[in-house]
Amino acid sequence: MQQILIVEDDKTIAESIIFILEQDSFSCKWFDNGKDSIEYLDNNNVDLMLLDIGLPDMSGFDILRKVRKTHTLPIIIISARDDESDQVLGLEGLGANAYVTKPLSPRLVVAHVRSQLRNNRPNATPGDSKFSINQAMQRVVFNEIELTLTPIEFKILSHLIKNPNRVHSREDLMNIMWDSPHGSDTKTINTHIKSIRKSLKKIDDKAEYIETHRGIGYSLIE
Amino acid sequence: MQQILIVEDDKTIAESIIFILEQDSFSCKWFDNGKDSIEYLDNNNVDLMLLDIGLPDMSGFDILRKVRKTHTLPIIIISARDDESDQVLGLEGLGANAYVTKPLSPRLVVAHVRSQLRNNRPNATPGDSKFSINQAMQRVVFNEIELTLTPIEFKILSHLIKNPNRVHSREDLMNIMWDSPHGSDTKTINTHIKSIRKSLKKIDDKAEYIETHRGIGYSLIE
DNA sequence: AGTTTATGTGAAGAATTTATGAAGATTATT
DNA sequence: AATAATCTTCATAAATTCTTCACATAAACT
Repeated sequence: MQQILIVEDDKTIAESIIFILEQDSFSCKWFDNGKDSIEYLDNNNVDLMLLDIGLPDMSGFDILRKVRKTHTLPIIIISARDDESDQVLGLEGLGANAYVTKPLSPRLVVAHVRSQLRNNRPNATPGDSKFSINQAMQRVVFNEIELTLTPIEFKILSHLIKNPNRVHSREDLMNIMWDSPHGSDTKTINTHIKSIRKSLKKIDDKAEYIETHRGIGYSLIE
Repeated sequence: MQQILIVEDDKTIAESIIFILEQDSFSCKWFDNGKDSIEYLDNNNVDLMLLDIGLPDMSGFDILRKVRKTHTLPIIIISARDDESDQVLGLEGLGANAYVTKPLSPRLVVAHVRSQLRNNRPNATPGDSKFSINQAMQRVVFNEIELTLTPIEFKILSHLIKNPNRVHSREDLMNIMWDSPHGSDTKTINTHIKSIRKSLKKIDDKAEYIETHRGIGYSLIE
């Protein structure tokens, strides 16, 4: 699931955006100040940032400047001012990807988010992947061969295939497995991963597709 | 030089955009109708399309639909209407990348063009630093090469990269490593730094990127 | 120069995390 | 209710990572 970071000091606005985004099955994290946002961004997987320019603690432009030093994720600016020079500065000078003005239309925000996330992944050709997903049949095809997986194994592996080359924490994978919170130990993931690896190994003995990231989680390598 | 295709039936508007874009050393090609534009697009290298929605021969949305079947280039919609549902349709439904409304600010158009062309490079390394952080994979990229680091090494190095040219005390670095207070000797930092240096040296033998500040701590030089 | 202090270096072993196989618990199927 | 399939837990093995230590080296001070 894709992570959106929202930096917005107006709680009402933030909540309405989050409401719509979550309906569209994005996962949201909200902060009302720049400092916490940057700290979160530095330590978590975030796919896109929605950034309000008018914050109490630091200017949105300063945040933008700081974030762009180390991150390449798409950033959409939210601003109360539709001042042209602000837009030019944000887009051209500081590396924002889009600019929406208040009053916000939540649908439009979602449209921008989708647009950015779509364009950010040019690897959307499932043809060259060794994996493909048969959602209807709940099957994963690996090197032309159909894998026999249990329901949970299918959920985990198909999620890894849809989001390759990035680490998924055990907590995240637990949330994939169970819609509602489930009180089982995250170590169960180890066993499921082992089982998936075993299935993959039957078909391709050499390669190691699921990588372990010690202390963090697992990732699937394309 | 990057090629911009402009699809706009109003000659005055087209010319003003072209004027500004050419000043910014983009190369422009202009058509006032959809048919010719698509034909040109199919037979030439175009880096970005500026598309007016209100054309005489066919709707800009139809062009968009048609182009998106075979092309992935960034498309910026120009529209006289700032109707929200048009924007949502264009961005989300039909795969446009940005939406600007008339009356046009040429500077803003250029800002959008630059923004799109910048972000279209998926491997854009932020800034001009030799380092960048692949948060999704918990890896540091140094001179285009991914470093294999242990969790603590990653935490330390990515913190140094985010705050370069500044001395970090061993105490500070300890706090980076461990969320909760941890009773180990600050000398362990020495060993971690050594290990990080070793990893960097494998890639760039000559230079010394992490500097020691006797009695104080370490810093990363950009 | 000689002494003191701080850091570099390599290696050992402590601590932590993950892999593995099997047993127990849970859920679905017949 | 019995059976089968699946999921979770557990114990132990294996692997990796972290810390410490001993000594070498380098810088700062008298």
